[in-house]
Formats: sequence, structure tokens, C-alpha cells
Amino acid sequence: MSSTRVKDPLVCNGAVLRKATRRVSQLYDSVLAPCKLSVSQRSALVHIERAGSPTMTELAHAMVLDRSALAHNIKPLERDGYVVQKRDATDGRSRRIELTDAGRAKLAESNLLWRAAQNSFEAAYGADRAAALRQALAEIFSDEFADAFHQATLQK
Amino acid sequence: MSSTRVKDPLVCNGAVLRKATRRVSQLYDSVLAPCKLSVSQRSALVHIERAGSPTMTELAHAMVLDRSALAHNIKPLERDGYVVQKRDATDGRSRRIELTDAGRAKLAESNLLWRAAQNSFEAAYGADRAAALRQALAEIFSDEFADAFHQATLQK
DNA sequence: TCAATATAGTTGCATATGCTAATATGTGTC
DNA sequence: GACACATATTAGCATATGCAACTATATTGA
Repeated sequence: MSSTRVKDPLVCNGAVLRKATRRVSQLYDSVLAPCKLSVSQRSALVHIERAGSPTMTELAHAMVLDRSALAHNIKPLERDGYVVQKRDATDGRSRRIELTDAGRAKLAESNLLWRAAQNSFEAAYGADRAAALRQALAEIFSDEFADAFHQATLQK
Repeated sequence: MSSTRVKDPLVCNGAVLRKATRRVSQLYDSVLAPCKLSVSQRSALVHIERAGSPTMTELAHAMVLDRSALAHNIKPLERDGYVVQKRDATDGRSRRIELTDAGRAKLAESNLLWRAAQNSFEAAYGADRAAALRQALAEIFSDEFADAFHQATLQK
């Protein structure tokens, strides 16, 4: 009896997240393929659009991504003409990223395919459950969660 | 009023998963650092241990990983002496992966650190919620879910 | 048996991710 | 103003991930 209540404490939360992410990336990427943007690339464009013209540091933070990783990821998007970098007028150290017209157009094009992938996901998983999952994951990638994790680690 | 009930349908499930995975990988990796194994590498060793001596295809399937990605990921583990590949006796095409004694020792060493990371995660997120999250993610990375996703995509 | 096909893995290329070190710029202090 | 320190970004290296093409082995069918 009790075995059905066991919480499977030997399964790594990080490993399970990675597996689910690989699967979902594969599924979404296969749908997005015709527009030649990956989930990862589309997500970058979406974040840039939301933020307007963020600095690399701001964008990296919003994407929960290392700054150096972001710098690498931006290169293909810049090469393909979807984004441009500009030096910040007041702080010469900062570079601000902006969508180009081509970037906005590509993002708009990708939206149709993305919507189809999102619909398929929610058909398979349930729209309400998906919303709850996004909520849970947003909590986990928040800065507050990282702080709480570190606090717990120190208090051992 | 209604705005509080909106399900945020513009947020990509894949992007949110990726962000949460990056965060959790960063947190776990920082704790695992002393044993010089990443979450990803530890997960591979765990899967191999569970399976005994799986073929590359079996292991890739269990890890929800492309076979070529697995082939790449195995190399550092093989170089460091944690795993070995052997030709299958009955099917010359297959290679079976096994943990070495060093691999088992490294895995045992990593377990202490991993347990600390897992405890911190569950202190921050809640053990029951974590178990529910693992359950939800296991459903998402299952083959049945991929089938359901594809069915939904076709029926559009 | 042998050619056609199918299956298992690897390799090369591209992108994704993070660490460390180096570079560039800004701030603060004397 | 010059030096120490802090911040923003980039560059180089290693691993992670997947696709397409290739190699090797097995199975099937004539």
C-alpha cells in the first residue's frame, strides 16, 4: 500500500526537467521547422520584442541565460538580419539589441506555426493544466526561487 | 476581473520549460561541481546503472535523447573511464554501454551532492509539489504524449 | 546466394549553454 | 587626472543537442 504513496525521491528534478524540455523542444521545433526558427531562437525574438531594446545583461536575465550564452545565441540571429546591436548612448559598455523589420516579419510568420504547436500541446495535455504548469515553472525560474534554493543549501 | 482568469496563452510552453531547465541545471550543477559531474552527465550514469548494459538506442530512448546526441555525450564519460562500450554478442551493429568500477564510484560520490541539491530544491519548492511536478513532466516526455501531440497536429 | 532494404552507430556541421579569461568602459578616490 | 575597482561584453574552450550523411551489420526477398 505505502508504495503507492512513495514520492519517488530518487528521481532527479533536474534530469526530469531536461527530458521534458528535450521532448517539447523536439515537438515544437518540428512544427516550427518551415519558418526556420527553433523554439530557442523564437523565444529570443519574443523576449526582445517584449523588452523593446534591452541590453545584453537585461535580456540574459529575462531569459535566465548566461550572458556569454546569449552572446553566442545572438550571432545567428544577427547574421540572418533579424536583430541588430547598438552601443548604448549613455553607457559605452552596454549594447542594446533590437528587432529589425525582417526580425518582426519572421516573428509574425513564426506565430502561426507556434500557435499550432501550442494548440497541439494543449490538446494533448490540457489548456488548464498547461497554464498551471507554466505558473509552476515560472516560480521555479524566478530569482526568488534561486535565492530560496541557496538559502536552503547554506542552512544545511 | 476576467484578467485574473486569463491563462496567459501567449507564453510558449517550450520556452518556459527551457528557462526552468536552465535555472535548475545551474542550481544543481553548482552543488554537483565538487565531483566534476554535471546534472546531464550524472543523469546518463544513472540511466546506465538502471538499465544494466543498454544499447545506445535503448539508452537514447530512455533519456529522450537523439542517438547522435547520446553518442557525443558518451565520449567524455568514456574518456574519463566511467563507462565502456562493448559490441553486442548477437548483433554486431549494437554497442552496449556499461558502468566501470570508476563510474560506479563516481556515481556514488555524486549521490551525496545530488541529495543535497535535491533537498534544497524541495525545501524551496515543497517535496509534495516536486513529486507532482515530476509526475507531470514524466507524462509530457512519455512516448504516448508525443503520439497525442502528433495526432492533434494532424487533425488540424 | 545476392541484391535491396532496414537497423545501429558514428561523424561533421550548426546551434545551445556555461565557465574562465580578456577587453572595454565607467566610477570613485587620492 | 591617474590608479584602483566595478560593470558590460566578448572570445576561447568544453559539453549538450539535433540533423543529415555515412559506415557497418543484419534481414528479406527473388
